[in-house]
Amino acid sequence: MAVTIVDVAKRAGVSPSTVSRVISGHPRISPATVNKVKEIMADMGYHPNVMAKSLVSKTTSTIGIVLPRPAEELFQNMFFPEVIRGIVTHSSRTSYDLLMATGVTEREELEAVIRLVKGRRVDGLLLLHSRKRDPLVNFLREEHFPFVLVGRSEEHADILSVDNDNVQASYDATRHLISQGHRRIGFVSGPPNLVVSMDRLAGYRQALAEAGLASSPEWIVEGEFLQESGYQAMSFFMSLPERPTAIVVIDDLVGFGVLRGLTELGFKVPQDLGIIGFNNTPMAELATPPLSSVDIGIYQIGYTASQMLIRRIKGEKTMQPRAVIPHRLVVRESSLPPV
Amino acid sequence: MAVTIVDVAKRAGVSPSTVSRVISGHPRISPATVNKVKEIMADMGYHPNVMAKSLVSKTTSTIGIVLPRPAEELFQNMFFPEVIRGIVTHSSRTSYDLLMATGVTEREELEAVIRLVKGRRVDGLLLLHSRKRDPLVNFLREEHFPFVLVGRSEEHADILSVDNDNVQASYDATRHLISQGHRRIGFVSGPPNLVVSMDRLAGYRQALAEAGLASSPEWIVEGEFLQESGYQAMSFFMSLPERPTAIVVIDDLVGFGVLRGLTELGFKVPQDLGIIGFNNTPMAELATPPLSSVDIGIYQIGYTASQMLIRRIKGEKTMQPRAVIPHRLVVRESSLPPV
DNA sequence: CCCTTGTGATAAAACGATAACAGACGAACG
DNA sequence: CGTTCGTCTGTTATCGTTTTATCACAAGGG
Repeated sequence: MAVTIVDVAKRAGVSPSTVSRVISGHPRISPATVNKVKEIMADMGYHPNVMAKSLVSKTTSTIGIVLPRPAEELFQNMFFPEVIRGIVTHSSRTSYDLLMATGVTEREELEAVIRLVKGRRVDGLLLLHSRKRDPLVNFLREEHFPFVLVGRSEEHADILSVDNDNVQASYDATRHLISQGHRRIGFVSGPPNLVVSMDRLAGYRQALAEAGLASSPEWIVEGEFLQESGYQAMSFFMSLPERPTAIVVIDDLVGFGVLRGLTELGFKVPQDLGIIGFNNTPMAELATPPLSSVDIGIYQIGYTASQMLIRRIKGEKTMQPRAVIPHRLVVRESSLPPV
Repeated sequence: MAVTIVDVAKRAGVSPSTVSRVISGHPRISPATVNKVKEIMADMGYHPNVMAKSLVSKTTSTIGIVLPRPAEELFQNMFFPEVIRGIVTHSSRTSYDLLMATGVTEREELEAVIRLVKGRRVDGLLLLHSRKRDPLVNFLREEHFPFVLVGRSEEHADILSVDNDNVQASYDATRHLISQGHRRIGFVSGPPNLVVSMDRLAGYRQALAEAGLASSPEWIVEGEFLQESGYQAMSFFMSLPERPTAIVVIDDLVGFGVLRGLTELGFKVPQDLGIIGFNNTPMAELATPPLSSVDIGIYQIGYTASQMLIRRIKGEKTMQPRAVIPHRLVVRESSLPPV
């Protein structure tokens, strides 16, 4: 049906290998033949079969991204669209396609990855989240398969990864609240098995310790990266006999849940509770009151991750394994002084 | 390097075709052989090479999505993440992978699609936007390549597409404003070459005409699907000698731009200007004041589009070419009566 | 004039699977 | 007991490329 390299060769009166050489710009081939073949290719509307090409070249010009498990919840949070935006911008500039893989259960997720890797479906993989002791990471390491981690690996220092300095970022956010006069500061964390939760919690603790402030275990709550979790955390905090006057929230989306809850209950922000979130979502600016947030350069993270991966695929050796994207405090009304 | 079907065959003492048959669950093969082969496959960690398989089967178990051109701006709007969420949920359930293609210029976009189609890289394509007289659509039609359009085609009625009834949706939104007592109603549209802009504008006009209300050309403004466009539209409206008392805005994101601008200028919503948007973004609820919006079921659109495409790929013939996802008015504070 | 060198092109062997065709073998049937 | 049939499995061709080895031929050197 479709026109193949053989058809072109026949019509041009040359062998298929000659056509192949024309395509790949082989040096030793006469200008006359090059022109003739190119003309005929254009005329016949020839396009190489990608599968056949990959089969022999063992290369796909495709990178895969592994979405954290429940892709369904996932996109509620602007983090993923934004990081993908960075990835797709870079990868399309370098003519790589992007294949998205996901599985509902953890088992399915691993299987999908194995399919991609062992089936030679992609040249490299981007992992969009870092968990503690991630089986995916170990698998890819053992296979010596090119991959880049968004976030960081606790276990292995040599893994390619791009991340913020989340400890420092959270430290900065907490310091900011302290500088606004707060003394009782809470923390709404994410799933404890994520490295980012751990890091941001550490930064929060470090800032408090350094300022000689107490940190009651009651003031630290774990949840998901969803509005609902923020709502619940807020309910809990506000029911405490001695409640925090400000909180650091691991993610803007969670912060919006807090905000919504507080409004429903008639509390005022920042008077009754100061808040600062992470990610500086576009929404943060529009919320009531506008939400302070740590901008972590998500787009940049995605762009850099793609860059590192493609460099790695092309065999570049001299590369820092860890890229750190700078963060930036964006102070808005939600964290102004309580008085 | 990697273990192939031949290796498995050798070790099992059978021919490669037998192994292939075991994999594909061929009926006439003895249980004894099946077990032995399966065991050895597991033992050797065999996974079929996807490229080789596609090459001979002419099938990839992959669907492509074509992002509208500047993917960079694109993800600012929650529409795309949300529609992709629907797509990925369905496609991963049916074991199809998702390949994202995009190009910076219109030319590149078309080239990318040709590469995917002619290179037999994907089994089908999802077009995420409908433009008037889209060259992509014509190309795919001529190639008889399976594809589904998100939106609708002006020209061809037989094209598979999933859409809202945007005329009706916009009509409903406008009627709603009229029912709140508004008599001077404006419209902020999107790029005029998009079918969705056209349809929503038509619905707006229809509602006004039916209510015997005037619609000054000054009250209709075109822009992009970006906050910035809303901001500009707002500036223009508020500078008019006779300005609208309410507006229908083609997209929530644009609506937020309007909202932000009004706040900056000290105007009150809905007292000074009533607003209703489209898409019912999560943000709409959090804005100040909460933004009324037409919920068009974006997730459902994506899910259905994937469903239709995969059915089409599998050769299903009895299918309605046009799926229409119902919409729903979500009234919030931004469109309450002006008095 | 023979031998080396260099250039432009071809033939043939992969790559890793699937599928059409064919064969072996035991059972069933006349 | 020979023929036919059904069940299981092996042979072989094929998918559309790239790549390695090879070859023909002309030019240059001794």
